Amino acid sequence: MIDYLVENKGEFMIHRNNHITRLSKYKMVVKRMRALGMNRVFSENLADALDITASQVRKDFSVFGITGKKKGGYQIDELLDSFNRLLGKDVMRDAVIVGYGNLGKAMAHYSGFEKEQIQIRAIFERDLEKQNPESEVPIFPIEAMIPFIKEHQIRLAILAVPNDAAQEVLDLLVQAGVQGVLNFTSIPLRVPAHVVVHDIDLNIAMETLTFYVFSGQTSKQE
Amino acid sequence: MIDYLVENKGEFMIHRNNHITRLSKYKMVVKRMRALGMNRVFSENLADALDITASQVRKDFSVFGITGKKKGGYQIDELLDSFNRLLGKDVMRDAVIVGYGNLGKAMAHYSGFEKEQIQIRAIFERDLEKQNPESEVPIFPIEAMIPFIKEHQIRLAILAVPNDAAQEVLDLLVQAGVQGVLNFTSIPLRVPAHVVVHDIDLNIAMETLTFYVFSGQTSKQE
DNA sequence: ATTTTTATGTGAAAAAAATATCATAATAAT
DNA sequence: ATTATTATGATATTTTTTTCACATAAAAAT
Repeated sequence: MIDYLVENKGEFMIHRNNHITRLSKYKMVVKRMRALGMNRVFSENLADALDITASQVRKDFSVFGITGKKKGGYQIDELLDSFNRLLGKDVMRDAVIVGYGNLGKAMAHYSGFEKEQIQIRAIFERDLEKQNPESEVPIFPIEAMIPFIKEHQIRLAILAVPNDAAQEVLDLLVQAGVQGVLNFTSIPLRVPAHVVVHDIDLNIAMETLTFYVFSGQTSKQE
Repeated sequence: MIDYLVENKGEFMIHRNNHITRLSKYKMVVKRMRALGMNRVFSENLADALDITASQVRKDFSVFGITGKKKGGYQIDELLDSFNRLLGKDVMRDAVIVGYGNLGKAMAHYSGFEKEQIQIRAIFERDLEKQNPESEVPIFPIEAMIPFIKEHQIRLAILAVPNDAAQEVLDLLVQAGVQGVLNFTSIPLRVPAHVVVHDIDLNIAMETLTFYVFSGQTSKQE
């Protein structure tokens, strides 16, 4: 699980994102229920779908100020409004990708983003051969990064550069004004308190898997 | 997040996988220290590197039966041995990829795996055009999946198919004997108790980011 | 209209995870 | 050799997260 270093009242505190993650999952399930023509959902439904307890669901909702109707469950339309409000998805969010290797390319073409209102505005890549300012999503040299981010007021970036360039590029991103980074490198990155880094470390993921698969220990499935 | 049932002192206890993730991070940091010519490390070093407390580090080590020397810290060579033993990286691990879209392709070419002793043996893809049994890592039709996995006794799989095929394909993988799955789909998947699924959901990752970046919310939700 | 059923919402309790404390052993200093 | 320092390792404490339990409101049944 990912920790966030978040500033609060001038102090730094580690912050778990469990309930934010669950919020995102609730949203996904509820959207699917709506697609099935349903217009309400019970805490027990979400509990079943996500393998958690109904208490957990209601507690989360309570924390986020989401209310339902005693006996009647939660109205799906209202729920989705709340989710979108809480998760900040009322408007399209612009993002850039740095590094156009395998992962950068996959992210650039990832179909899941647009309907979630994440829009990739530009890609920055050091390798001349990969640059292409004319493509649908333009691929610029790294030097163009800071001006572009400043001009378009980009706040989100996907970091998919080689490990040894990670901190250096991240510093540039932060300098340009980026406040949230999806990090595919496997370096412990340093950022100022107002910047959030979400790590996706494929090696750690595979190692965690092999730990359980090959150590002979069993996973718990609720 | 996935819970794991782990044996400790003869008893089974439920465990979050936080400490396994940290173990993998410790390993990464320690490897870098070794590359710098160091041969020992203190809990305070690891605490600094990972933004956690030294107590946390020592508690983790204690849980995993890793010991150091009072005052002298931990020997890096011994530590790495322990990490490799615990994380099951003594031998090469075979894996397959299902789905050769953008993500599947990125995973197939991800350079980090090989040095971590994860070997991609085959890719399975429904689309005829993408199939290519002659390429370095062969790309077979889905129908070939179960026999291949059985024959090569593959235990790890990377699931990068479209959402609506996820559960169906996963069932085939499990049927064939796969015990650990790196899941890139955004469906809550069902697996038998002996199978471990590690979810990497890019939408959730982006949503979590936007929550912190755009909500301006920096404190606890209470 | 009254009773029964049922799902929410919340404070209390339990469980899990992280952190603090400190005795102890190993090292360094005198 | 003796004393002072320092980092581990075990235990205690605190904090965080999850679950329980039940009063309450809404709906359904009688």
